[in-house]
Amino acid sequence: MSDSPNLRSPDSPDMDFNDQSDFELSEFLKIDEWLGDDPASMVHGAPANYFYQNEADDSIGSSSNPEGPSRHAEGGKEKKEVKERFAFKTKSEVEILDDGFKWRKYGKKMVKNSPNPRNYYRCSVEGCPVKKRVERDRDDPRYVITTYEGIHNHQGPF
DNA sequence: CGTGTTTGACCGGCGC
DNA sequence: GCGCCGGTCAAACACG
Repeated sequence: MSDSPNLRSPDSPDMDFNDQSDFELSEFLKIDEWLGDDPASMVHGAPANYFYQNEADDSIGSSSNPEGPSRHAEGGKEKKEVKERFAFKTKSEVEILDDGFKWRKYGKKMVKNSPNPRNYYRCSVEGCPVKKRVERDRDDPRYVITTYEGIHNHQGPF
């Protein structure tokens, strides 16, 4: 599988993968190990040590109001949102991997780095800020990169 | 009838 | 200031 020490493409035209996806590629490889024949069970018993916790700055000293032109007033209440990013690399032909939760596709976009489109999914459960991003690997189209963002507001799909 | 899916347009941020 | 990229929402449609 791995032919070169460089996981990236051997020849980067102008942009590699230096976009916001600054995940540890090594993580992908590890994940690729523990799955393999049972992607469903892995999500059911996903090890917590694989979760990336990014704590956002809760400093509310900014006088600038990021509020748009005409958006409902929040009442001056700042809500800090923790953005956990969890990336998976799965070898699958279908990008719709059922992880036990219900997802609703809310957008599809084509990125310049990939000849394949990127799919945006969101948790069907209201109040669940969890978002899922599914994209095919540009080096190996037979691989699918699933990125989870946020944490579930409810106990689970059950 | 409800839900989910689809596509396009729009917006915000960043870079130059 | 404008252009580019990525991300999100909205309306309409299709399907169960």
